[in-house]
Amino acid sequence: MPTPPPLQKTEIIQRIAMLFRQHGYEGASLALIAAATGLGRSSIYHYFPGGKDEMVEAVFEQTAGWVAENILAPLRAPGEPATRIEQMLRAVDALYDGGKLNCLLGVLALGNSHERFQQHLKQRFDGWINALTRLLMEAGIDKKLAAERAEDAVVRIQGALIVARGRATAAPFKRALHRVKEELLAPVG
Amino acid sequence: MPTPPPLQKTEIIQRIAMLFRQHGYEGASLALIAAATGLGRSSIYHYFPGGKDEMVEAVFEQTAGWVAENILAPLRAPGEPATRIEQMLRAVDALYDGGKLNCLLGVLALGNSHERFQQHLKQRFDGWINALTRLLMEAGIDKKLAAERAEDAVVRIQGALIVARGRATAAPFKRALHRVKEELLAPVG
DNA sequence: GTCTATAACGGGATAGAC
DNA sequence: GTCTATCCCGTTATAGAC
Repeated sequence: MPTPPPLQKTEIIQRIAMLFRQHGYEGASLALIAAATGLGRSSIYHYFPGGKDEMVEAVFEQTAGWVAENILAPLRAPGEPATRIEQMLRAVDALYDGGKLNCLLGVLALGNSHERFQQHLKQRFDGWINALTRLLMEAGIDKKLAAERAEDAVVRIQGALIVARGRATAAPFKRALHRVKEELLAPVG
Repeated sequence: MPTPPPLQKTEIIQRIAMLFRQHGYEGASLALIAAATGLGRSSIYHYFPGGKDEMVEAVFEQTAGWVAENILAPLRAPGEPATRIEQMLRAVDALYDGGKLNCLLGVLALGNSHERFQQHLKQRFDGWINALTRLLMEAGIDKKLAAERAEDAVVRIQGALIVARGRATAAPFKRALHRVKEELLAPVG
């Protein structure tokens, strides 16, 4: 029986992130984590002495890079606003696998441990909404309306993930992405 | 030390419901449940032999009545569509205490045990969305658009609860209720 | 028959010794 | 990195009290 090659820490964190998203904070048991990473229960504590809290921190740090590059960077880059929004939405679609995967932010926000990660959550939500707001202002929408539309977009995406899961169909998520695209740059009425 | 009067079963279920909403399914530990109800561990299993699963069932049953009366009934009653929507939104505002309380459906949908309650979740989401859809069709909106707007309303409410929790402010929820009212009966474009 | 107390089992998270 | 010990949790079984 050949020994599988040891995983890089980034790969370990990647797999743990999936477990948190699929099973929630308390649902991601050490048994699942051990199975998914090939590490022994105790070895896990060698990588993450702070336990599951530290794992969440690590996941936040690592995903921050992906989000910054694939979601926030297009919003800040030069180019047509509509094009940049479409780039963001493609990244969002990939991030949630077309509505089949949960959002870590949503899972943690509704979880019982949300206070522990409150500042991370606020930072991530605010960062996303603020980047969208700036893009809309750049497109000529006044500050207040831009901030509302930006928040609405994130609200819609988060809500669609829940409703998709509750109704057991990805359709609400797919449709939410279209509605977000339409609404963000809709003519000001 | 005066002994507190024994609780009615409906009151027990009410308090357990709060715990599930605030802490999630696995976060609502027996220790919390015992503290919140004043019952000992064994008494809890006397009332709910099936354990936490049966508690969730009981909560679903009990809240179904409140939801039917306060949220669904206005949608089905005679009267101006706009008025009936406002009645629903007032009930929603009360149900989530202005955005401070989680939705049990959302918590369970994102939890790791969502498969166990999948049929309950689907029933509740579909029931809500269908009642809204029928109201909109009654107001002259065609079936497809009505179904989309109805789903959008629920998506917005669920998403707003998450974003409100993530940003640590109830504002997104309050604003979502206004947007829902505007959008449901907006002129067809 | 209705409720409660006690103990115990299996599993999960974690700390410390090796 | 691993092994072991400890503590908490959900659950069950048994038995006792009103």
